[in-house]
Amino acid sequence: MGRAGLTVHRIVRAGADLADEVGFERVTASEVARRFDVKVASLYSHLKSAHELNVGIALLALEELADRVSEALAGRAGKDALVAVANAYLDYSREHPGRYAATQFPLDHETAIASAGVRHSAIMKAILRGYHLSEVDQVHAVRLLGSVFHGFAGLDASGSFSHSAPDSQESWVRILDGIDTLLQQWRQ
Amino acid sequence: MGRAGLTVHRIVRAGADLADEVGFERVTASEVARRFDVKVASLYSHLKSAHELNVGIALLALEELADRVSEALAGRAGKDALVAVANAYLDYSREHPGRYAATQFPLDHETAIASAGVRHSAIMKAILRGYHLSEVDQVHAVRLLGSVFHGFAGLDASGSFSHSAPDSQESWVRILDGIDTLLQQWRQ
DNA sequence: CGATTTGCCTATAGGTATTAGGTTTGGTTA
DNA sequence: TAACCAAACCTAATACCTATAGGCAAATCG
Repeated sequence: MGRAGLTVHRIVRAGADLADEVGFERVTASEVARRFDVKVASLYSHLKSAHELNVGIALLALEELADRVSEALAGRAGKDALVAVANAYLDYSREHPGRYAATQFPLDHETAIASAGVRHSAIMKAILRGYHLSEVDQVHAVRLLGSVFHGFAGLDASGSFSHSAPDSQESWVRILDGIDTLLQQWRQ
Repeated sequence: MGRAGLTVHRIVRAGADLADEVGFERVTASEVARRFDVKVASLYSHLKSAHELNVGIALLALEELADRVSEALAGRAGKDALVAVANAYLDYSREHPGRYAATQFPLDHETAIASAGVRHSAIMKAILRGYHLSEVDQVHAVRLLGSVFHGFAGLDASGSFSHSAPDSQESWVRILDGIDTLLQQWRQ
């Protein structure tokens, strides 16, 4: 019988697809192997552990998300940039719930700083360029943006918004309006 | 040999303690059984499944958190209430990371509406009483507060803030200041 | 074309979840 | 007090999942 043509990249991509289908926490090396019609042990020639599979999915998702978000940012500034980036985050979390969940997988320090997480910070700072904040206020504002994007996406995904009117999308627009005016007046 | 005196409540509490020690995702019925010096199967006389253990921990955490938060709210209004409640959330997430993680465990609709989640919404609305918002704006504002509290706690817990100055606590104060002024001016 | 590397397999060992059915224990009642 | 019964706990068995060790075969290279 022929070979399946496994590579780390293909395995991780299959894992990411699986995550979007069944949820990140239910991704299992066994199931990924099954999808390649291959025995589990074969995966371990390419991966050191199941943990490494999770890390790989997390890194892939961070990259993809950074790509999307920087494309959304390109050529925009001020509120326009804020809204475009915010929507890029939210859209990704809705289209790829498993991948998005993976972005929160805890990475050890060195892996984290080598990841696309750095690009994400840079993007946040780029948004803030339009609001003329001091250095230290930029840090606070980046943390605010991270909290709001991440927090809203998480509650949206867990369905916390789905059983009360109005539609969550309406709140999202309203919240981004609010954050925009807040950033404009950040230094009192 | 004597009996361990298992009850659903004691099992769930032990699971919650375990979650705080090793992380919610690593809570296992086997380990809980081990801590009672009892065989795993014995737990299944009290629990229908391991899933039910997770749900139990989530409900316990939601209750505890609601207790804390409503105590923090008592006798306060306006920004004072906002800050007290926000700190109650963040403090709980820091003191009980496993329990806090459990609060995000997805519950089916009927379980959710029977849970303390309802109390949490009520508390959020109570905070907003000091800001005189319209009905629909209250919903948006509740979602904003949820996103910020939840998002900040999540990023704080995952260590996203721990490797850049200044201290996350400083950002937290600054963010709550900002949310307060934003709520004051919410209706333009 | 033969040698070697690489890819995938079988076999094995240990952990968790869950169910079925048996035994002990401790309170209750005759 | 003796017998009983229900609850509490156990043994045993099945089915996955992670992980490691060692083997055969296919692709590749000299």
